[in-house]
Amino acid sequence: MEKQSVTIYTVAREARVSMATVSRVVNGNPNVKPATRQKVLDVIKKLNYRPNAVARGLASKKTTTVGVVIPEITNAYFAELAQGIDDIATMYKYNIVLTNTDVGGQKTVQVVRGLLAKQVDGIIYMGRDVSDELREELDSSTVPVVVAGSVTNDDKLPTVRIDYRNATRQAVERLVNAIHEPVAMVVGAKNRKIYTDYYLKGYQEALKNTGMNFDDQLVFEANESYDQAYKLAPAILQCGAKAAFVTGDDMAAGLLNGLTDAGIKVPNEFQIISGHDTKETRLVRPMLTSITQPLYDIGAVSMRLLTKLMDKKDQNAADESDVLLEHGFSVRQSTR
Amino acid sequence: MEKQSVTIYTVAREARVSMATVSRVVNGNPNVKPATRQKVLDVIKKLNYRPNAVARGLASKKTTTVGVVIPEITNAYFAELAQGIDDIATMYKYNIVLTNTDVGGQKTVQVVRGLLAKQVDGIIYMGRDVSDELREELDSSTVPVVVAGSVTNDDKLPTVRIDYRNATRQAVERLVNAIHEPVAMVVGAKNRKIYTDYYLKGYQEALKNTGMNFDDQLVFEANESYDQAYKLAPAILQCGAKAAFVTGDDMAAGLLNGLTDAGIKVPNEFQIISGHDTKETRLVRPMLTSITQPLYDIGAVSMRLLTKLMDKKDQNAADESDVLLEHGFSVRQSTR
DNA sequence: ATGAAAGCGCTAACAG
DNA sequence: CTGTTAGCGCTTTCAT
Repeated sequence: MEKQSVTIYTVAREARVSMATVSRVVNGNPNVKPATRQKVLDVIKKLNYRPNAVARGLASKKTTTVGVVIPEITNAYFAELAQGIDDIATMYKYNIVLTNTDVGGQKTVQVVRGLLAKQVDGIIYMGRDVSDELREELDSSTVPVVVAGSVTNDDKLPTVRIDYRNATRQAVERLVNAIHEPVAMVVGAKNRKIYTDYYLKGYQEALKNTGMNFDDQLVFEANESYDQAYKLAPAILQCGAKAAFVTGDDMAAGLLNGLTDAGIKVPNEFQIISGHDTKETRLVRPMLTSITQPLYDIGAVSMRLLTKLMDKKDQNAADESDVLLEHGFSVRQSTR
Repeated sequence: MEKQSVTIYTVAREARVSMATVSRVVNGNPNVKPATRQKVLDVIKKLNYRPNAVARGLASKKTTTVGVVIPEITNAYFAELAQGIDDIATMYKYNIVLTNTDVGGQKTVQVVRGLLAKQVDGIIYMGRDVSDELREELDSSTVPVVVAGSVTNDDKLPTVRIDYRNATRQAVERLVNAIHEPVAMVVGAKNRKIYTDYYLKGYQEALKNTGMNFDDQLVFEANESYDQAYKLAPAILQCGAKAAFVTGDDMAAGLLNGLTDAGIKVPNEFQIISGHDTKETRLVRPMLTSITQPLYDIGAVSMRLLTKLMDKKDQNAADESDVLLEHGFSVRQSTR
């Protein structure tokens, strides 16, 4: 009956040593005579002993677990970032628990609260802007947080990303220079910091540099959704734009297909540059020209930064609080 | 300094009650006088007390956490299943921790071991076949496991899925009946139970029913990969097939694009039916005709089943050990 | 190099 | 309705 009831005490008794010694062996503490170590190891194997991570966490106040919060698991962008996070976490012996907050973001506070209750040692946040409630939650804990592949309205949070403003500017400039006609921009939502301080700024700079006028009517919101972007196609056409920079790939694919299905030829009649460089850019036809991002690296660097933050030693690691990775462009078929 | 050092004891003292009472309030135990409850609640708020899930888990031997193991987080199929799992888990107050095993699957044992060490109350497994090592791990624990959206070589594991054999048969029959020419099949790997007992059987049945001959040369492996399927296009053409049933959407998209880029017109010169019905089927052009699966429901039902298994009361819940959900077909543009 | 003992923060009988 | 008392399984000083 009593399955898995073999504890550190069982092992200790069987090996005729103290719990402390077993603990040392399990944790690789060098202060154990080789013979003793071997004896304990044998018993562990024989009894099939598995340390209980919960008990360990309670006693040591460390769980070697980091929480990763993702807004939508079905979005390839986050999935690709998660890959980098995962690898580095494994490398540093951290377990990761991925949690999904769902599009709306109301669940975000709950999710983070849950992570904190579980005593994670750190958090990688890929969510939307930080609500007051969430900030309060974060403030009342000492767990380090790093933002990966985004920026939030919370400047105190260390961040790993590309230079969104610059990338946006370059993308839009390319488009304007290619067609000398109005260029639209499609973003997830306008009420986020990443829009107001990065996408919008970059867009306006590009317009200014190329002698175009800014018109708010040319900026569309599609809630990161394929379907919404798809439906936006007529409106975007209507506004006179002959090209668009789209911040996310789901939306870019939606717009592309919406235009194509409406009989518009991309790139001849309309050009698109996408922003995320996930595999979706290569799935659709014509393939999407895109800003290239080192997605895997962004995840990896975030996690690495987090490990430093968790080893308080590197408290100055917090200085690297806004890491910018290089971006580029991959010209595919949605531009000429 | 001492942030977050407010424990149940702190609250108890401040509220002038015992720890037990605080515990009762926190856990919604009705045996507390309303006045007392309110007093405790006030202190909790004032002190911003957060129960420590680790301590709770140790004391109660339940973590209200279930582990979800995914082979590749970047695969939309799993992401969509995860959504259903997540919702039901939330509904039943379970936390879920998603873990990625990475394509190869060698990490699987590690991942499951980690989950078990964390004392999860249950596991939803979406992985590949169960290795001996993994089975041993599972056997030595009492944690219930349910397989979602797949089948494994472990018959003892309860499973929620569609009828793969039948769906495959129908898909292949459609194809054969439409063209009366050889129909290929593209699968992830041939050495898995889901292939030998389901896809292959269904394929062979369809062939038999339509009077075609089985030829192993017409079955291709693409390791669930877009790129591999893309590269397979010439070989598939070469073997004389004029249509293919592809078990996964990534592969189907790869094949489709591979063919298209090779100048083959889909569906006029070659037809494709895909098997997963993720959003990718609608991303590509022509859109992929596909078996439809209630992805969300598969996830949801799996999780529901797991909750029953975790409440030992429903021990007979294990009887529903192979739940089949209805599938269908969505005819899009890759077939005529 | 090893052991004894005191918790980690909470739940769960058991009393009352 | 409320408090007391044991632990849960492990880590961690502090001795030895």
